[in-house]
Amino acid sequence: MPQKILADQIANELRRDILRGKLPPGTFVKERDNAAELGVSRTPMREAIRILAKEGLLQLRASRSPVVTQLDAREAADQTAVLIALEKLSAELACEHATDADIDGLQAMVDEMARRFDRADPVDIFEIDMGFHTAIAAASHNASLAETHRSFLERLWRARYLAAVQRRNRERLVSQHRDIVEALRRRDPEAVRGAIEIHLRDLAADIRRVIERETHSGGVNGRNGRES
Amino acid sequence: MPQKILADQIANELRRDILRGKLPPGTFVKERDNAAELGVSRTPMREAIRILAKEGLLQLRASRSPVVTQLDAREAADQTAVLIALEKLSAELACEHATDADIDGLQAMVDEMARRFDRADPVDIFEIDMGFHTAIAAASHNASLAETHRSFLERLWRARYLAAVQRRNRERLVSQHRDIVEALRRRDPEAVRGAIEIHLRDLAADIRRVIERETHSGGVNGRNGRES
DNA sequence: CAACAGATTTTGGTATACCAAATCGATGAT
DNA sequence: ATCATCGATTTGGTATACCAAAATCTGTTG
Repeated sequence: MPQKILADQIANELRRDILRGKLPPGTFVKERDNAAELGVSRTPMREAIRILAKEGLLQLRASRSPVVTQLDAREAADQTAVLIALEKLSAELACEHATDADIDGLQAMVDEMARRFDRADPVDIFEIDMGFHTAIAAASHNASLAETHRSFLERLWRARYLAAVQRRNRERLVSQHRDIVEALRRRDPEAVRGAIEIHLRDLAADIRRVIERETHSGGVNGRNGRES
Repeated sequence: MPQKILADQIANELRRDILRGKLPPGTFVKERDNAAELGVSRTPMREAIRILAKEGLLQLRASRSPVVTQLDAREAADQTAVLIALEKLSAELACEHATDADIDGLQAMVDEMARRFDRADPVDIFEIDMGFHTAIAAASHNASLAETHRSFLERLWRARYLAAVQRRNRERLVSQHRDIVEALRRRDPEAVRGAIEIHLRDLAADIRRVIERETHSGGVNGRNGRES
């Protein structure tokens, strides 16, 4: 059987385009046109669209083309609140279930970020950051939790990305990560929850800033329909 | 346009069959056969399968028929842990954002359950219970949270259902619900988190019991493939 | 009798064709 | 000039046919 991909492949490509901003919010994603453009049939394109809709990146409207979701300040705040709760739970469970290797791995990410944080590309730093948070969820050894956490992290990817590339004080980032790992190493649930809380509250503030900026400048392009 | 349904309709039907136990864990869901059986084409059946797979009710395997997920004790415990965290967050946020009408609505559900709990059908009680927990999530006024919470509640539907119909002491259920609403009315986040914690810990224990029972009696029907 | 090779069957993946609803625009009546 | 109506077009939904990979069955061979 064809290694079972195409739809996922298309979904990945579209997701990347959306998150990177190539397909800005409000863009119509017509399954017919897009499929033709990529040289595939409507079937896998259709499935890809459903995948992204489930992830919240596209909105399906009856009898209208799917549209790239406009990130809304309120919604992002809501999602961030859930993300924080999930990550606090992850860290708490990690205190109990993480292996020493898990914690060493987290430590290594922190060290790598510290080592490179003054000369590396913002995107690299961002990706290490993403890996760090994913690893915390993984360290909970709760598959459902890790999966759900990943889903929220992905949904906030674009806002986080925009927030990260302009982040002013990376020292804060590193030190906060260090605090988290340290509390984790002490297996102190309360401390680690607190550290996560502090860290992600800052993230939430950054995200809020980014969205307000994008909303104001880019305008509420709710009506225009550039083709996808 | 056809009011946009069939696939969802099929998904709903399959979901119902799975949760009610008509399609027990391990059952193969062949898209070809099932589609023919329902008199529809493979296309909507395919989409329905994807929907249920996303919800965790079906497992997709490369080049093999999708199979009804076997609820695994570990996995259910993991999911319950997440559910508890989400509901505690819901209740906490509800302290801040719930309207008085929201709380009155919750109170009404508790009262209704109390009024009927000694003569109503277990299934009715169960459905009121489901509504109660859904309403708590809704009272958070955080759409993402409510949606995610609903997803986990659904995934645990079958286990919760089996636990509910044999629940021994319903008084406990009512009194715990009452505690939750009361704390909510006082807008006391700590108290409400505690009340939720107590209530759902009991639920977790019930679920564990049910799964152990099902796993032991029903056997690990991992190999057999009754058609769907 | 066991093990391997090839054919056959079964599976999901993809492409394509057709349908119906909904939208949008043109045209004609008032 | 305006508004209503009708039709062409665009949309997604569905059915069907075909394809390739994987699993399975089978017959042969060591």
